[in-house]
Amino acid sequence: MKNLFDGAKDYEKYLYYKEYNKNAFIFLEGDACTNVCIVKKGEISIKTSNYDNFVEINNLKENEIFGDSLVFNSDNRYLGNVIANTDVELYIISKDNWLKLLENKVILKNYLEMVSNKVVKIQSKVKILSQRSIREKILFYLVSESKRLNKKKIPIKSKESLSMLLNVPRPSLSRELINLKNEGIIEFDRYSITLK
Amino acid sequence: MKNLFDGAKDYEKYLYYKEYNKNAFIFLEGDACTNVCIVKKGEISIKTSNYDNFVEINNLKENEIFGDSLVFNSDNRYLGNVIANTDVELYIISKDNWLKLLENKVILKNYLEMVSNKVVKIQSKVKILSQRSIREKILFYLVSESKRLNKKKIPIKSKESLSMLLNVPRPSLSRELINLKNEGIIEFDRYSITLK
DNA sequence: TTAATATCGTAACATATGTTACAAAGGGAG
DNA sequence: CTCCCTTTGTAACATATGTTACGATATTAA
Repeated sequence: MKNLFDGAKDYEKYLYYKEYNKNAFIFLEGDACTNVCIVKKGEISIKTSNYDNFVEINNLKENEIFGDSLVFNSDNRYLGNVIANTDVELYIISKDNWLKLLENKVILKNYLEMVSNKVVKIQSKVKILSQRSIREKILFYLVSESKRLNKKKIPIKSKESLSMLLNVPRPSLSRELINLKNEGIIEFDRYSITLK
Repeated sequence: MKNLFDGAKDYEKYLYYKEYNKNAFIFLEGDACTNVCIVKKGEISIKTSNYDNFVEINNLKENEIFGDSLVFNSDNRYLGNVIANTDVELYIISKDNWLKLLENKVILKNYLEMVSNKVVKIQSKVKILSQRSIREKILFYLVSESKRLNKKKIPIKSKESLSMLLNVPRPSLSRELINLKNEGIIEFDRYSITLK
């Protein structure tokens, strides 16, 4: 993953450093966003709550940025809870410092590339969610990942995490995976699904 | 809607102008994106096709930009067909010219604001699509629009267009709207839905 | 005005999906 | 190895949603 500061120097003075424990709520849905953050270590999710269940809007790994698309928005409230999936280290950058950083040509170029990737990533998510049936969601995800990774065997963290990603109940996912296996379209085990 | 060129000058030489008729396919899903485009007049949709039906990934009105998040991506293929909803006029900007334009501080600032809005818009779409039931999708949409427009009466182009936006079949939407009306939660007519 | 077209409401029916609960299996810690 | 906890498979059942088709109503063009 691209790093905002690749090839840049003298940027440390603009960064404030902060740590969070696993499962911590870093920001709450509706909070005003006044800083840009970079995930230095660990992984976070942005999840919105519908009454009882949680839906993952986005998932950020090391070097990824969040808050950048809220901080200058007229409505700058977080669309979901920002939650630490692991122990997390963040760089926090104030609005003013963010503007100063972007005056640096190298950083700006890196940022434009990163924000492009972010948009494509979210739009891919829209495409997954737009698939009508569970079967289509699964197959769409598998084919996309297969293209991206350039192999037939797609690793998964767990069935549970996949069901969250596809936004379907786990037993429903399980049922459909078994149907697909019975029809000879896929193979799967605990840690991977293979397209045939 | 913000215009990329607000407050800027001497930018015309970087623009190439092109027209399309209503219903024209401007770009096809899978096409390599090599230019950045701005909708000068009219409205376009980006729709992906699942076998038989079409799903709208994004919808762009005057002054909105597309292609900007693909043009520098390693995978620069369009995620859907770019279709003219009306007669459309586009500004087309080559990769090189796009970089030159962004060297202009005013344009850069405008662009950062626009791309922020775009990300928030797509993320809101993710939120809508993540709603589990049709009822939740409808209510989520209405409440969001109500907040955004700051009124209870939300205009709609048609039931058909709303059903596409929420990604549900029109008759299913119709049925649920009537349920909500019978329960006294909403009122609606051909051109608007009112939250009560 | 009338005819043609698009939009919408409605109903009957089939089915995919959600829900819940429990047992089986796997993995890690001691 | 054994125990504990997490993940997964499985089944039965309820129900929300998709599908199709048709008539009613509104809109537009002639």
